[in-house]
Amino acid sequence: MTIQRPGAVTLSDVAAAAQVSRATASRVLAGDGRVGAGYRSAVLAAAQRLGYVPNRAARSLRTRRSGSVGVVLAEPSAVVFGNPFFGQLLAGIAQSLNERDLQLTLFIPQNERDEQRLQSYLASGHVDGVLLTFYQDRDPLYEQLAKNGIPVVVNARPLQASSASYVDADNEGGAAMAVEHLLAEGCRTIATIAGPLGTSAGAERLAGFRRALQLAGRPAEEDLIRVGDFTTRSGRELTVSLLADRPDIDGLFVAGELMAYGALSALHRMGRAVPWDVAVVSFDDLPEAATTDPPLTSIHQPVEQMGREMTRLLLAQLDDDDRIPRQVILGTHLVVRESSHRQGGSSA
Amino acid sequence: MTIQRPGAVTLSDVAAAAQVSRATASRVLAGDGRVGAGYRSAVLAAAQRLGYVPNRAARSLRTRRSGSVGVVLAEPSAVVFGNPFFGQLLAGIAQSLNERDLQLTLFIPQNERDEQRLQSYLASGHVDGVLLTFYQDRDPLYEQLAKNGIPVVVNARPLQASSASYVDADNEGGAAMAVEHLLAEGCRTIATIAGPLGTSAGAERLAGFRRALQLAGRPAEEDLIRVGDFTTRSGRELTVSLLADRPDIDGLFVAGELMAYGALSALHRMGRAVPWDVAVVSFDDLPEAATTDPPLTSIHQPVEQMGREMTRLLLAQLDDDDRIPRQVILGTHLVVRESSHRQGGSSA
DNA sequence: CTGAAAGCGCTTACAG
DNA sequence: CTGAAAGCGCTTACAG
Repeated sequence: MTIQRPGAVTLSDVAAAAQVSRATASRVLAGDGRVGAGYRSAVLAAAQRLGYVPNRAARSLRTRRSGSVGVVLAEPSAVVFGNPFFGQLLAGIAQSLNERDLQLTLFIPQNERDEQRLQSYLASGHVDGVLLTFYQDRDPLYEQLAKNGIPVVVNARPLQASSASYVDADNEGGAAMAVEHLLAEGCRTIATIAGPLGTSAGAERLAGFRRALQLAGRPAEEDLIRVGDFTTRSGRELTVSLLADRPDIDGLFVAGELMAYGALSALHRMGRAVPWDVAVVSFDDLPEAATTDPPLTSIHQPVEQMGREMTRLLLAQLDDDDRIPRQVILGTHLVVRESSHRQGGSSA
Repeated sequence: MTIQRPGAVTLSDVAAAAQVSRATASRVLAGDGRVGAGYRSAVLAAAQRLGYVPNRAARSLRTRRSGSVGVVLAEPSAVVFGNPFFGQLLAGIAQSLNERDLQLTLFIPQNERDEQRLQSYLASGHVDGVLLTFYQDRDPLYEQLAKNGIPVVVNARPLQASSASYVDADNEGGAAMAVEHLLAEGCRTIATIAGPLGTSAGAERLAGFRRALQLAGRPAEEDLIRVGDFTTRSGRELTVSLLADRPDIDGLFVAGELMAYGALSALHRMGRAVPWDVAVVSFDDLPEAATTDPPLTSIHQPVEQMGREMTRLLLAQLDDDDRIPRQVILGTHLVVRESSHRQGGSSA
């Protein structure tokens, strides 16, 4: 909300300068078409000249809209901030909100109590809508918001709440692409380290892995599948256990990039040359992917775009008062780097 | 700002229910002492029972305070979000703002134009104060805010703007501790990978490195110093170049944890056993430090606490209208793990 | 197309 | 200690 600093310019000042009523000035500034062209330009000029900035609090009080959107990071902070995903998403959201002159009000509930308070805070109309962000499913939060009639858009397919509006990447298709690529590179025994199956990213990327192998006529063997938790550590540990059980593995699809860093480190330690002994494909395509050793082949998902899309969906709901849930799935693509590309090289 | 949803409870409702005037109800709710005890409890009970939530927009319009604090992430998003530091800081800020019932309005300017717009936005009083967050020095942003009389607190010592209020970790002391520890472990040739010297963290940690060696009577040799950029990649590359020039290095202080990950990976690749051939101490002590291979000895800085402290400083300025700049330096401490501790083990 | 007027919900001098 | 009243800056029926 705007607080006028000493000597701030108000709508009345603009109206006076343009020699019109406040009503007319307001209409011009709101983009209302029904205003004479002469008045229009006079108001615009005056506003410009005086450096007029509307007072959000006053507008808000009158319109009963807050002009701000709540963004909730509903994930333990260690998870959120170890992973650049959330930051990129935030950046996309911030940019698109900004363009529409909406404020981004951030919430990072750290425990049950925080979530309770947040719940009632949001329910009492301090924000016009909510962008809900998480990995692990957070049904209670979503359900309560929805129950209170607050427009909400979620950053991933909720595993249970079926009627939510959400934006997600094509996890399944991306994973399938990763596997097809490994097959094309000649891999015969392809394993995967999946993400937690309680997340859409975890479940769907594993589904894509299975589907691609199925399609190739070689259904996945269960002992080639491990489930991690998206941390570097789990990537490292599961790679070790995977290779211990199945030394014949020559292709590895890791469903998250932090886990892939762990996998690379484990493979080095075990003396397996990447990509010659084991070809590796990751998911996320973070900026770091190009700088690992060797650089990681990865499935790119347009994270900033996902943030922008979430905003777009929410605003559509607000503007049109249209509560039909929408799901938007954004495409992914394969970025080939050295970790999977056996360009005629040989084992070390 | 609060927008009352249909049927929302207003102060008038509370006053009516408690059979007092709106003025009295307002005083009770604001914690104003000069109200009769009977009225007080009646108002409190009524507010509770009706589920009263104050309308922030109305309050704002009247008090000329926005009730929100702007948090600016003034760092290219790749940098911000590759590093958990900013996330933890945000979490600390969010929590303490929340306790004071202040809204956190987030800004992530992505280019010069964004910064310009942000500048005038903040200057027109949409927030009561600003928490400015960066690594690389951002004087222009700070200076302009300060010039406009907006209370600002910065998350690191600005290298040039001398009059800023800021919170920082004891970078120099922490770095010195790291070096003392390496000396105590018997290292004879200690090198460092510093952060960018245009950041307080970079410059001060290097100063601490020099100071500790000086104090031990063995001033730093210049070819044992490299300057990185806080990325994993630079850590890896500089470790390689360092060891190539000076194969006798047996102790390494890496001034940022992402760089330390790169250093570990490079040392593995070069066949140097950590800690026996080269002992490594890092800075930051992120949650990941305990899970690297081997686990990293690191200087812990209380990041969430820093966020809370920034908020505290800003609020003090707002409440007391006291513009005396304050600097708060929070202590760091050494967390010893295997990367530096030669517990009678031997080289692989 | 334009303006006079009401009113959003709150806080705070002011008077008693 | 308490209340009646004014007013923060804006938008929007309403009347013309």
